[in-house]
Amino acid sequence: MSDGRYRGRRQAEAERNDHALLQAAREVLASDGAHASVAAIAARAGVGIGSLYRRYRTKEELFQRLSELALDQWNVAAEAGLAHEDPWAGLAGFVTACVEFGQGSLAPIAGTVDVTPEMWAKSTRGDEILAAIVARARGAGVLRPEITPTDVSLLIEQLGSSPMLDQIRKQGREDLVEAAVAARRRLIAIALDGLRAVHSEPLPGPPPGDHLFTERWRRDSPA
Amino acid sequence: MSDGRYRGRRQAEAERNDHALLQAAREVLASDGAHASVAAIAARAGVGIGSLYRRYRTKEELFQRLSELALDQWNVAAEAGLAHEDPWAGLAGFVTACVEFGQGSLAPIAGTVDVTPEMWAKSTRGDEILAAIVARARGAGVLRPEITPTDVSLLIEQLGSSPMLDQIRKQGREDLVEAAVAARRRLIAIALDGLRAVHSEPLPGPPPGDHLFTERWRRDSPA
DNA sequence: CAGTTGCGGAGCGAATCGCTCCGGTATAGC
DNA sequence: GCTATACCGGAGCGATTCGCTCCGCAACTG
Repeated sequence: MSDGRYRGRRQAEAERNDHALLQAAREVLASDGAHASVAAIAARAGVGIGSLYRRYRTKEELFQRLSELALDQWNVAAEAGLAHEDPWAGLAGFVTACVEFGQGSLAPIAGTVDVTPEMWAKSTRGDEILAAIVARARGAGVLRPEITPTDVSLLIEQLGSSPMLDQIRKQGREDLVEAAVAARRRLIAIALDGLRAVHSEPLPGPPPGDHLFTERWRRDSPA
Repeated sequence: MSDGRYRGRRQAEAERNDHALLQAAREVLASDGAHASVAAIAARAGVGIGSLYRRYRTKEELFQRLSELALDQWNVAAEAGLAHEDPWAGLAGFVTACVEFGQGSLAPIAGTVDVTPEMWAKSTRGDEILAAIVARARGAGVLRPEITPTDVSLLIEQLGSSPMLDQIRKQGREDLVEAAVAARRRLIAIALDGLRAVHSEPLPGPPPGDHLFTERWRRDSPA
């Protein structure tokens, strides 16, 4: 986290604040949607607005940084999933990780942040790894054959945004958060079981086209 | 839909507008969240702001009416599910119906509308029917035994809010809506398969307590 | 044509927005 | 302990958006 930006007398505090800001932004975005205000983010992080604007020149810059970090997390989880010796555990672990570290909280700002070539490359790389994970699980016969990588992406997105969790946080019921996370873990497990190759009835309709997922997150190639 | 409120010379137009307003409110709430503005709702419905305020005295009154209608839809779907001769098809049909008619779009305003005693009664009735549906499916051996009615409620809520669909609508890509609905249907089918009694591994953790669902939708009994 | 009823939207005061700017505070070196 | 400095918090700016009111107009009936 120490990227050398802070070299002053209160470096530790600055970096702690930066970290708090990013996490607060995720939470506020999840509960307030795209209209999340910088004041709300700063307040949730427990820092002043001034500190936010010292680190990020605009609100959009903060959101862009958030997107970039999310892409990194996605890719790290994907690499780990592919590296796992058990094909099914690798896929399940990847899905669970993506859902739980709040990937879905960025849905409200998808399509509003400028996509840098670097982000584009990371995104493409992530897609490739996911495709490999899915292909491996299918090849091992543990994944229902009609499941596509896009199905998995959409499933992660769907599970990632948790209206339950958002609402609990908005009401300030921190005492319920743990139970809500546990409850969602059950839903994740249910959905993952639905992906397994033990079912007889085919899924309805043809697989969704890639554009469903792609076109919304990346408006245009920055090429 | 003719409830006698309009007896004037342009009754038909008024009732058509009312219907359009309710549907528009659902869509705008889904994409803008709790901050959805009356102007946006009126614009989406294709009517003037004045018409909205002639029908509903305040924004909250509109949202309350929306909640009441949602409860009715929920209960109708539940009755139908319980009446179905096949226990599994009844449960699956209920879940699918609730997800697809946009139950989830109300998540952003949950906990902000005043709960009338009438709504409270309807809500309780709906819970009872759902419990009966779940009990019947479990008794028939077609539902994994550890699934509770609260699991089903949370699953409906989770699937009902579709970040994918919301984003597509926000971007005005009406051409993608149909594909998105079809893609979500696949996710519903996957989740439903995960509920079936054909699995070996138990779900993680204990079942979620009822309060997880109940306490957020109904702040306090209006007793 | 006269009478009635619902329609659309300009515009009100209040609230909130993103963002700037600066006085204050904590810390490292002496 | 003192000074210099790097970072902090939040009052407040102009602009925007909010929920809502009000009224001139259009559409329909008899």
